[in-house]
Amino acid sequence: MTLRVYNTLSGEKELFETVKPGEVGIYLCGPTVYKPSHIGHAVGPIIFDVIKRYLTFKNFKVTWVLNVTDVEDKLIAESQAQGRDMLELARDLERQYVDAMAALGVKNIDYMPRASEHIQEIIDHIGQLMEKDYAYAVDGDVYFDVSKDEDYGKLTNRKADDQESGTREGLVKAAKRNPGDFALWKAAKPGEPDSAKYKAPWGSGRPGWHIECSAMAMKYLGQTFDIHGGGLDLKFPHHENEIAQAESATDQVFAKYWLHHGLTRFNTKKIAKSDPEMAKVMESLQITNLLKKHDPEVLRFLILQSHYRSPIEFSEDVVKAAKTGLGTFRRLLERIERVTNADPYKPELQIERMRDVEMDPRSRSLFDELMQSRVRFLEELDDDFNTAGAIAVLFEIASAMNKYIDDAKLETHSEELPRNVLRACGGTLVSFGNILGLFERRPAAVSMGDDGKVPALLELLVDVRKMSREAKQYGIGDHIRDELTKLGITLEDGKDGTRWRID
RNA sequence: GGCUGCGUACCCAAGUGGUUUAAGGGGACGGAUUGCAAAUCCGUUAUUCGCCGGUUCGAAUCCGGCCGCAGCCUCCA
Repeated sequence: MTLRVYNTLSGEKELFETVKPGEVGIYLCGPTVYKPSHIGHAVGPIIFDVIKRYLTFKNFKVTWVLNVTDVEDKLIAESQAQGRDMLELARDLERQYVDAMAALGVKNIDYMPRASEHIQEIIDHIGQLMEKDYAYAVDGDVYFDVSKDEDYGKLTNRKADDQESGTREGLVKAAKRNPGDFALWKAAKPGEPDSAKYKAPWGSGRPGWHIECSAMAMKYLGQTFDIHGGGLDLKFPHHENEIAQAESATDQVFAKYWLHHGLTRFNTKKIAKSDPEMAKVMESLQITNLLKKHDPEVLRFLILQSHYRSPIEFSEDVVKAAKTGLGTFRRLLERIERVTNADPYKPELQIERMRDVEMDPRSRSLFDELMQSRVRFLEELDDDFNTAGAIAVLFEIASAMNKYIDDAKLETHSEELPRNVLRACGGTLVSFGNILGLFERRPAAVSMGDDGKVPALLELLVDVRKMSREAKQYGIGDHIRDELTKLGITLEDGKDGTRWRID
């Protein structure tokens, strides 16, 4: 099985071949920490987290870098508006971001370099470009000369001359040699905080955004590495400029594969802070607020249910549908636990290992189906990380297992063999989910602000219901159940007693 | 104006030349099960992939035109 990835550079799916055998270097553009992150900021980290998990599963040694931009014009403006120290504000927002990502199951980032801590590397990088005459300084600013870079624009297929002149004209500084030249270094201006001023050979100031990324990417991953990712709104100018800087400085290929993920939308529009309409709903789209309302695994599941290159239309309805869908797996895992008496979240048995075990026809047929699903699941991920297709396979697996439990009547009487088959199937389901960062742990019980009394009270109600039902007093039992449903508590009468579920 | 994409059922969403006379999820409806529910299982819900034309033995998938939507060209995941 071979992995193919869509490379923005070629516009095609390409066979994935690493720069160094067995190793993969990944750089993903992270946040500029000047405002709280919104749900759209989670898409990149989640899909790249899956990419890393999958490549690791395929036995690659993966190094994943995600940067934090903490020296930037907007951050300066925001800190001044709030009257807070710039770096203090940046650290605060960074912590929120990291916590939110951790909650969403993004835990495999190897390096999170901050721009503010890589000024020397950035200055060296600019120095190289000046030495090779790709860059020039004017009044303390340093610009990259796009006319010197012959293949400038190769990522997004554009020529600086063809771009709309109207929007740009007002911003063009007379000092620039070409309108498309971009800043590598910005001279400090009066009134800017000291924490945004760094000494450089061409004067005090701060780095441009683009150079931060190429400098840090090369520091941690080398001059040439495998995958560079980001939102597709970063293709131009950010990634185009990164390529120009890095390849002009080193004469080597910068990143081999460029992966761009789709943007999250709300009401068909990209979620962006600068959009005035969006600003009104921004608070509800902030990750920290969404995490207060929704299970993080549901949000992750929702994001992975579409292909990473597609846009995601975010709404409460979509979250609800994702929650219901994920619930299917959670109930199945609970069911497996009841039948097998083993913790399904710690899978130690896999279906492949049951190959030579003698089985009844029903078990054999489930085994066969799962072995086929296994192949399809991996094929989906090999096809440009098609997580949506992979999840579809998981649903089919879940359905087959539920049917098996039903048909073999495992809940009322179960023998050793079917229990082991089920345990192995559950193990496979969970380990596949784990590749997507799902089913990693038992869903947290919904907190009702109690001190353990709610479960006890529910047990009491269940008990009362049981007594009334045994006396054929169904009205009482139904009343209890109906009223609990209104509170978001579901009662299920099974053969082995009544179970309750909150929310 | 230049450059990218996208348009698949009631909703979300895979699939980009034959293995698909279109996965999967949500919803709705019918059946099994249940005292009734819930959960689970079975079935139904696109002869059709924005529209029109072309290429091909064969197209949702390729080409052209049109319509609609989004992204970039200024900071943005």
